[in-house]
Amino acid sequence: MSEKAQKSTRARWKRATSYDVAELAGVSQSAVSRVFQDGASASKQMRKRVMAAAGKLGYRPNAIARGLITQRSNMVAVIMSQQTNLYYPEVLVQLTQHFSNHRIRVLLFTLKSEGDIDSTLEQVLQFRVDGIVTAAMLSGAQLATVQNANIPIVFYNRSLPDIPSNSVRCDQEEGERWLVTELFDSGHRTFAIVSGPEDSSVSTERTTGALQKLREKGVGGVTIVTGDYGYDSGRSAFAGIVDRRGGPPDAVIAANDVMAIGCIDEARETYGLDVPGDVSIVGFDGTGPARYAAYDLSTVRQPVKRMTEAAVSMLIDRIGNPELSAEKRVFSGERIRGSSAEFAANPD
Amino acid sequence: MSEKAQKSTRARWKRATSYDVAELAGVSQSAVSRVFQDGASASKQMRKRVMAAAGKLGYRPNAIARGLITQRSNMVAVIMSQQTNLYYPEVLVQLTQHFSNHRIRVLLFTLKSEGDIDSTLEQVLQFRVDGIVTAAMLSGAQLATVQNANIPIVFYNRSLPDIPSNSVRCDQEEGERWLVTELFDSGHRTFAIVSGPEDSSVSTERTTGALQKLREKGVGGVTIVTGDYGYDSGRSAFAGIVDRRGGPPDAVIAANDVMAIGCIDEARETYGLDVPGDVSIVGFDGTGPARYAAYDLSTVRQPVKRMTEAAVSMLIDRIGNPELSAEKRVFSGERIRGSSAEFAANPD
DNA sequence: CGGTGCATCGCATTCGAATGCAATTGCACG
DNA sequence: CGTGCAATTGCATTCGAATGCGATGCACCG
Repeated sequence: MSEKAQKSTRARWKRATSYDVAELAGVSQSAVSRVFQDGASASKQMRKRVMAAAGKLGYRPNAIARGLITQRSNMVAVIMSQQTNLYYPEVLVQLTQHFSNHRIRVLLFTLKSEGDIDSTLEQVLQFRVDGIVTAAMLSGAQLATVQNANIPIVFYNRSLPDIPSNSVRCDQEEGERWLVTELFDSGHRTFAIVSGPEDSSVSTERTTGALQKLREKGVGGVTIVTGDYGYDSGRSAFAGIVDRRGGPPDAVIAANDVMAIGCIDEARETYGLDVPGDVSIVGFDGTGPARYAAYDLSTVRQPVKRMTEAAVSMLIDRIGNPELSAEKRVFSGERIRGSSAEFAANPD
Repeated sequence: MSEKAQKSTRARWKRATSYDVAELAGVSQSAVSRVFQDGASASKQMRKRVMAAAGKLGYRPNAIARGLITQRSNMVAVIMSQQTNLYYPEVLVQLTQHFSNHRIRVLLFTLKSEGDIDSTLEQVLQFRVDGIVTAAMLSGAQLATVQNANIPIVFYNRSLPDIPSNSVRCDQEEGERWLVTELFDSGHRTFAIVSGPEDSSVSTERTTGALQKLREKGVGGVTIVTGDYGYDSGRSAFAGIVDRRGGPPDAVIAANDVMAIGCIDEARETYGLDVPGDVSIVGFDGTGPARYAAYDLSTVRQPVKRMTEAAVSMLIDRIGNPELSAEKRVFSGERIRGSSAEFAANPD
């Protein structure tokens, strides 16, 4: 009674510990500890007594203290650039849920800028996370820091060439090559590319893939404009392209869906063009808006569910066994033939 | 030299502790501890010696151990329903960044279902977070559990009536009332509502607000269809409305932008209707796609930046001073007159 | 030169739970 | 009833850093 009163009135109230529970139950602290563990041995009646006392005190094990002694925090860090989360909110949700199935929690780190990585990484290491999933690029030195600290890390949608490291990604280049092939084979001959920000490795890969195939097909004179992955930048990019070329190209390849949509709107609204009649426009990602009837993008969808599953299981495997050698998993994107581009008939 | 070798070859390698640094630097552990704190007193030369030793060993303070002794984990929990993150990825990013400015990390919890809350909450409490921001509804008992544990909590976009608790939200009802007023005043007389999932408190508020104003205006016979906040459900909701009424109403009020877009596409594509000529459609949220030219929604935008700032500062204030009394902050949404609905001319 | 005050540093303890080892108990079996 | 084995339980220690207190050193002042 008086205890309850203290609870509610006192400013500083100490949470119940395993010792408190032990005392109330008349057993040792070890016993309490064991009752709250999975594999530990404790008799039925012991469990009952301890649980009763724990219930009375509102006790719950302190994950911080547990982490200290077991050397396992049961937390992983997920590092995301702002972009990543805005365009694939599912990635974060799925990662979190998959980890949660393994009783692992996600500590989230978002980057204001790329320069932010060093200080972010410092924080990550201080929190003694059991592992890291990063959707931001790390330098070789930064990766070395992490590896020296003996923390398993998996790269999401990027990977360091020539450095053994774990990664899960969607084959951006392959996807772009397919888009270009379809466009070329259905008669498009003049092209423009709307790339993403220069520091985006994903954008670089996509542009590279597209240019590769264009060169292979013997297409030159490709106009390249830089965007920031946003809608407005898509619109102004299209305007910039028309401006530079003195007219629209046969096809515009945007580095993501949102910019592709921006291009379409600009083409239709500002230039009165028909899409895909006058100009074909393709995107990348296969995120929600790509399906909207007004756009119905031809694009490449990233298999987010499988990719996140892969990332989670790769990381968990390496938390359990740090000796596992590095592995890179590459997924093909799903090819989506929408109506924003004139493609040859589906060869089925 | 041989140490480095051990580092890379040995499977289990112990990370450097403050004792290791102390030993190498020839000082006490306390000294090391103080060097790595903000306000602690340590001489210049001491700092130099310790930092040198720390650098050599790759030492960094263990946030877990620190959290145990200081009773501050420097982590807050953010609880989100899956929906929330998918439609406002910015919320999470902004919360994380604002917290990060206060050297606080975000531990993320996403809910598979609403029933998941109890077990989630249990986890949250075990991790001894310093505070909680929840974008999911809690029952009175659940809130009591949190408050008994003495953990400050702020509700995001929801609040418990009649229970003193902290919340930050956008005035959904006010927003809907404005939309209805505009629609009514510009001549719309028959209405349909596409609500969100039944367990979404946000949807409930929006529907309530709309119905309130409709009743006030003397409008009856409102068709209400339930959706799941997704694009497809918007499309089928519109079909359902036409089906039930035997034709389109003057206006459709969707509980969010995505469903509004679904309605527009269905109206145009399947029924060949003109929007807003034949039917006006409004949404809510003001998320990215609302601006796309093909839709240009009339909607209410949530001031996410200010709301997240408010949530973060409210929580931090209460972490610093748990005695602060409860506070509810309500923000008006930004009224956006797009072209998806025929509104009377802007009265400027 | 002695006294006063401040900055700095080390010792020892503390946070809360996990766990190796030893002690105890319980139970089955001969 | 004694013996043996296994399941429980308790004791003592450990994880890594923070901090109150006392000790030391130094500067400055009268």
